Amino acid sequence: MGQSAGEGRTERDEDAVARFVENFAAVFVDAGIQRMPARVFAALLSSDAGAMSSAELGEQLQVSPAAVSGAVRYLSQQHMVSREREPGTRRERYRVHNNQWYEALANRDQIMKRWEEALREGVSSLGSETPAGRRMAETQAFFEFVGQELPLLLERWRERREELYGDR
Amino acid sequence: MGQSAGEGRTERDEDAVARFVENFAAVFVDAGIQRMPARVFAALLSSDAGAMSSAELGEQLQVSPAAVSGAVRYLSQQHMVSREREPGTRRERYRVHNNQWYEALANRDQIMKRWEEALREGVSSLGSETPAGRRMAETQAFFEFVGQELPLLLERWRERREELYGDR
DNA sequence: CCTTAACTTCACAAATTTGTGAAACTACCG
DNA sequence: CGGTAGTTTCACAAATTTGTGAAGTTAAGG
Repeated sequence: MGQSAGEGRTERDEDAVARFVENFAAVFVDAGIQRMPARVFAALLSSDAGAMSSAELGEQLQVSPAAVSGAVRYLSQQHMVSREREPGTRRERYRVHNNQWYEALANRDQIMKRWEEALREGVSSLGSETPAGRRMAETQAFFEFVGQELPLLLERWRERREELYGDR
Repeated sequence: MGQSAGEGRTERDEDAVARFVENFAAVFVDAGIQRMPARVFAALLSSDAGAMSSAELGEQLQVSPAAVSGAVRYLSQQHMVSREREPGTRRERYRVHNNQWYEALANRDQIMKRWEEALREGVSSLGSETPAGRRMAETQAFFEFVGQELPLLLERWRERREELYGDR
């Protein structure tokens, strides 16, 4: 399947990329992320520069500046993109950090904390001597365990990554 | 804070438990799970038996049998609860498996596969020699890595759990 | 300072999701 | 076999979520 009809002004198969963006966004959506942030993120991830301006995003995804604004706000709260000013202009660029976005994805410190807190409250509501309380305490222990292990796992990944790709 | 007003026919502080159920469900909802499955799951988790009938769930959560049915279908597809027939009756019970639901949560084989597939397609759409393609290939490698490591991590948890709680 | 490019906020219309009641199944029990 | 307890399916109304246009805000450049 070659380049789609058109002016052929780029080397990228823009149609294929656009299809990928929607596809990848759908996976995010199934993972519980809203559609627009998912699309914006997928677009950034598949851009060669790893960064795009608000206008470029709106253009490529065919959405309003308002939608881009909202999506970007969400993504930067999640530490999945960072925003940077193009020096000497009012234009902002949104960037996906090459080797850190998926760590953010896996890390999710906040989320972990909320689970642990909810479980702790559960144990105390149920009473730690009841069957339900014991089950919940065990679940809590599991979350603590994962919370300890995840950073180690990420550390191992960094080493592996170093081997595979060098420092770049 | 003691038992709420009422007949005091149980030892559980039902109000506190109810509050916990809604709270815990909210954490699930934020993690991208629909409200009703989340509530049903939280109710099961906080029941002493670790299992409830459809009627009990409907009663406790104040929802229709239809809602319970839908929630339970979803949860069992996700392997988070299993259904069992009470022998000699048409009544079904839904059970949360003490030490396996969170493994199901962490496992997520299906999900992993979808991410990997989407990323693979991304690399081929973008071309593995482009900057975007390389970034995506690296992400793919990360997911593969996690896919390998997660089962090992769970294995370690099982050992740890054994130490802490015995085989039960 | 004033103009204006760029981003953000807000109220609202459209689209989607959710839970319900009622009807349709299913399979025990007599 | 028929009655019925229990579950599932389905069409729909209500609630929620989503993206938009337009107005509001911010700060660069004259």
